[in-house]
Amino acid sequence: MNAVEQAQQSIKEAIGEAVQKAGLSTEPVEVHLEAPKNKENGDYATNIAMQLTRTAKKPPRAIADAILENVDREAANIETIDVAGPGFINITVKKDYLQDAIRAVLDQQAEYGRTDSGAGEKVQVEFVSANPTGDLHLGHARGAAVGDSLCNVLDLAGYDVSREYYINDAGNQINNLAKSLEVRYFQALGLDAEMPDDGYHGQDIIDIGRQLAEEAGDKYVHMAPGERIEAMRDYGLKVELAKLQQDLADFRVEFDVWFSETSLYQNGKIEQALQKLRDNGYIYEEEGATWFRSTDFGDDKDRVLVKQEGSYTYLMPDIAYHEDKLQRGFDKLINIWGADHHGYIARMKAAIEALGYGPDTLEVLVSQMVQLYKDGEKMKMSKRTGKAVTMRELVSEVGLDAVRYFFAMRSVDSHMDFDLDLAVSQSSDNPVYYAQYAHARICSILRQADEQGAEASAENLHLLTEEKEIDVMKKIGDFPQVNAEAARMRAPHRITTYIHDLASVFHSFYGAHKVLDPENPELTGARLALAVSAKTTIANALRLVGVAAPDRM
RNA sequence: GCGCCCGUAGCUCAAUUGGAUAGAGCGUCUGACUACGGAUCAGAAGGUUAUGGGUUCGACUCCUGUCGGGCGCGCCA
Repeated sequence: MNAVEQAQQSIKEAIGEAVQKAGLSTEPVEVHLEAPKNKENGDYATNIAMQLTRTAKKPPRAIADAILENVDREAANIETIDVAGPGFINITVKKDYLQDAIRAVLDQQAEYGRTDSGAGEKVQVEFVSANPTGDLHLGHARGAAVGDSLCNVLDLAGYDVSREYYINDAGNQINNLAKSLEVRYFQALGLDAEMPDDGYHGQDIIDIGRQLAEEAGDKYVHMAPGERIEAMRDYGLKVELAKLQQDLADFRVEFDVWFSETSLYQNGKIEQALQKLRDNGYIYEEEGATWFRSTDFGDDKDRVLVKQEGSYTYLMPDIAYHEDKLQRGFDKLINIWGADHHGYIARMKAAIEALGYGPDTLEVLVSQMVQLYKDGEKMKMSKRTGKAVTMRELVSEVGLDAVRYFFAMRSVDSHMDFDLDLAVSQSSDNPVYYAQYAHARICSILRQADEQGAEASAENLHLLTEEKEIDVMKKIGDFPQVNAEAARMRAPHRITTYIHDLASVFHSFYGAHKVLDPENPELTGARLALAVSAKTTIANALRLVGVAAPDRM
């Protein structure tokens, strides 16, 4: 438990005991503390008096007064406590405990912020999982940024996280890739060939076709069509996959597992999953097809798993995939899907239940649409026509840090407009630089401190009593809980809000007080300790959202 | 037609999941000591939270009607 949590815990206990002593409740009460938005309302507030109106049968303000009379201020380190508004109890605490928060940062360094609130729960997060049939585009970039940030947040909050990418390397879209590549390959050799209607028209396939022609010459032209399409498939998949992995690595996203859909066909997992559903009684045959009775779990309609002609629908291997995940021992599965797949959630959750797992085992976060504007016009994101802006292009135009931060700032379920011109032209005004600048600024102070022979020291932290100093200390002390809450809510965007707040209180402190003062080495040492703690915390928070913390800008 | 998501400052987005005077960035306006980095700081203006009703001590948040926008509704993936 960190310094801030301890301070809060002792307040909760003191108030809880006061409730008992005042005879307001016979049973132990859960005291909920919140940080008021308005500073004038103290460090903490609780609405316990309003909540007890029913059981205590007294007006909230009378209850609050009774609590105040019985609370042990000493034990809870309380400076002032009073009643406000309809019955809020506002509390100001003595600030000594904040020194422990600073010591914690100096001590834990890159690990500062870690909590065990996740209690080691095994969580698997599957995200991006784009078909290996073309370049990653804008929507994938958002999914990648949010997914990776969420994983970092979960990890720091004490969850046992695994990042996974599901490779759709079986099925129609791969056949289309093979056919499209075959055409491009022929064309690269100067031969006549026409793209199928449902082919992939993107530039990337043209490039791969040319590449193959250069590598292999006309080797495949004289091959039997069946064999040739197999070769196209293997080659296309290999190249597309390598490209995906490179793009994501360049985006600072690393997956623990790349899971092949084809493997499910090869090792009998699909048959096993189907059999399990059958055994559990959710399978029936009709019109020559095999159906899953997903309506038993709230889906709109039942779903076909095996088509009349004998092949599987997309859902079937996906069910087998999720069964495989759960067999691997994960307590919780989190999928991040694009908004265009939201209609798929009900049937997938139904499948999880039909397989015998709890309804909350699978959480699906829907990453809403990103609308791209350029030259004041909407741009359509169509993979088929190959007109979509790719993730790679976006990064090269806007910059990696800005793109990661920009996507991390928005909550997943908000539809967002991405104005490309604005992002590029105003890149120096991007909020990401505000935080990076704070970090670089602190680094600069430390370089100068070094020249002057001044050192950060935790010896005299009690000298930090200015309001702006307290603000910075409080904000730094909040980090572990902010992260734990972001993890619990699956809301990594809260980290960027926090980053901004922390940078803001530091900039404000910097503007009001001088860190380096040769006349006063004790205070300088303490302020340097504060600056170092702020720097470490900013760096840790930026790392969560995949953004660099530069020493110079 | 049905389902899901959304509607908050001029623009892009937040709001501790039902709490006090709804907050940030951009943009606009006014200031900042030849001092540790002005990519900063101090301050101002800007709101009937799309809209009507309901639930209660209290609603941006929950229920419901309406309007507007996005996405989905295959034995495609």
